[in-house]
Amino acid sequence: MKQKIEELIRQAVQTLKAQGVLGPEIIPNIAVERTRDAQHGDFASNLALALAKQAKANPRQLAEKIISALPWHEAVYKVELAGPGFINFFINSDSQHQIIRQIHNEGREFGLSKAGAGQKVQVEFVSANPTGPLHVGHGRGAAYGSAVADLLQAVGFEVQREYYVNDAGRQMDILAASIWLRYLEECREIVHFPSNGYRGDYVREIARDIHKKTGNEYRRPLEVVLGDLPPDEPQGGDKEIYIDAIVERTKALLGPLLYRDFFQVGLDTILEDIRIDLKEFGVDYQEWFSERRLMDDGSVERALERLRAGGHLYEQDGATWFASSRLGDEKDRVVVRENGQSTYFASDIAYHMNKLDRGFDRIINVWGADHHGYIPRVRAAMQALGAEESRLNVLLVQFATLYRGEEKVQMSTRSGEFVTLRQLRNEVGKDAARFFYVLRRSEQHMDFDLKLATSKSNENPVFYVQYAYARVCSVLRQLDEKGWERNLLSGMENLDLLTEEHEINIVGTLARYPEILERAALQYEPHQLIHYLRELANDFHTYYNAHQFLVEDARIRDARLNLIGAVKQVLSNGLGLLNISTPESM
RNA sequence: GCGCCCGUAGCUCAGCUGGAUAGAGCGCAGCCCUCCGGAGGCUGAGGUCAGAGGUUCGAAUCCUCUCGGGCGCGCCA
Repeated sequence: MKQKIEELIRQAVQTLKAQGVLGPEIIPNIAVERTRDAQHGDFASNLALALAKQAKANPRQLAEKIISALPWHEAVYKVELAGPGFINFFINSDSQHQIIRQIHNEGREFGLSKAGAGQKVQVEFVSANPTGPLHVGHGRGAAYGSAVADLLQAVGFEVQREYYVNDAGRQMDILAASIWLRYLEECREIVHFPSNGYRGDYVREIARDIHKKTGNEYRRPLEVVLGDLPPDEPQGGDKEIYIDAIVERTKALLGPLLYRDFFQVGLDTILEDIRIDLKEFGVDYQEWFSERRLMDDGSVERALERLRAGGHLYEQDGATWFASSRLGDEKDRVVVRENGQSTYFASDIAYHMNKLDRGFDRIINVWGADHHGYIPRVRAAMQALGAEESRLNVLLVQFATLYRGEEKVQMSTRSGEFVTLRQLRNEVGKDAARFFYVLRRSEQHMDFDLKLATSKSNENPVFYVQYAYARVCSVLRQLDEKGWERNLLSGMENLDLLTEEHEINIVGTLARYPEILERAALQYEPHQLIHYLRELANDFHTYYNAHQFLVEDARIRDARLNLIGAVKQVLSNGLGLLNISTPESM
């Protein structure tokens, strides 16, 4: 409908140009919007206001001319000039009602579009270090990232969801060492646990499992383990130096092969846990991409070679630097350290080169807000690799500050003090958790009150929408109990009996769904869909309270049932897209 | 100090990329069918859109500055 009106206006502009009222140089930006107020009709255009200056004309007079040049269309029964120069369009109810037929015919397909057809897009999200279970802080990225991916798919993109596994590097070594020390405790050794080690209970559990399976195979004499080490922080030393020494000691005493085993068990256990967690949260990845693989198969070297060939690398102070400041970064970055090891950033350059090689038209990275400083250097790398910068989209998700009632909850993976995503899901369920996370704009800082989220009550907005769905189902059940049969065809033929204000309102809301979906997808803003679903639910609840659907008059009854059937379909489509269930009774 | 995000009702947040009288939920004060599910609906109170300038027919929205909050500025990942 919107497109039709835009087309009408375009024709009017052509006519005016032909008549010389508008100069040929004028390029109109035709914007048609749905009105907020029914008094302003169904659609409105501000074209006259926007063109007034260019055309050097009074906006109201210009609007007048546009209106008179508009071709006739059967769906439009009235066009009005209003306010400072708005052109308001009134659509006849017959055309409006078409949407109910369309929803019924298209069913689950209703709202899907082909806006992104033929384009491959990759969405990388969560990608938390596998050094511990996912906590509620990761939940927002998981819910947001998967919603963005699902929306893009709904509007026709070919979508690949990916998790980048940081299975190399210092943090993983610290984890392995932490597990080993806990393992020694299982062997009844009294170990001084490093202040900077991973203290969570899950570390102990992994150690216990290893000990159960292998006995004392990895045990080493305690004097050798802890002898001759620099002091830890509580003893007046530096915790970073101490933990590095512990890692070195672990590697030395276990030897490369056993260390590798040990490391691998820790990684596999935690990664498996993350996989299950995300799966149960309704997140389905097509690819788990290993950082270590990039290092092992020479991708990192190849990436650096490519940068070197382009003249982007130089040596200084024994290290190799990427001249990113020439490409918009605030300073140059080290890619190979003085000790010969490549940095995390070097892996990331290789990773992005790999993404480019895989041929994605769009690369979307969903990152936590604390990574924003990292964006310019990745963009620089993309440029240096010869890629168009616009292919990369970094979506930052702001942190959720956790509260338990009034009290702020502190979280840290290292100290083991955190609320896991699993705990949250167990307490509120997947539906409420996902809904809650996606309710807000991703750039918006969010206060996440665990007490409120875990209160399984009417304060939880997801129930409101699900309840609307359940109510429709309930009405349809009641129909049987009253011994009536639904006549779909008759309902469609009698849609013109839907003349109540509430009914007209719902029809208008239903018609907006495809537009909302497309906008939410293209702008990466799933919260728009959530807000729409709440609005639709609200329209329905209001209608429900104001009118009886199961009335004696079969024609009205069938028409109303078709209307609420359409509501049911759209609620189901929208919630389904967000991976939120639609219970038929609650 | 520099950079990114944010500031809208008592609280948590929308506001369709510059449109017409700034909206929801929670909380508060009332009210609603012996009738399809009251996890619902309706009415009301509550706002200097942080503040000050600017851009224009028109600003919560764009620009500048100030104030306030969050985050980031490693040869960590």
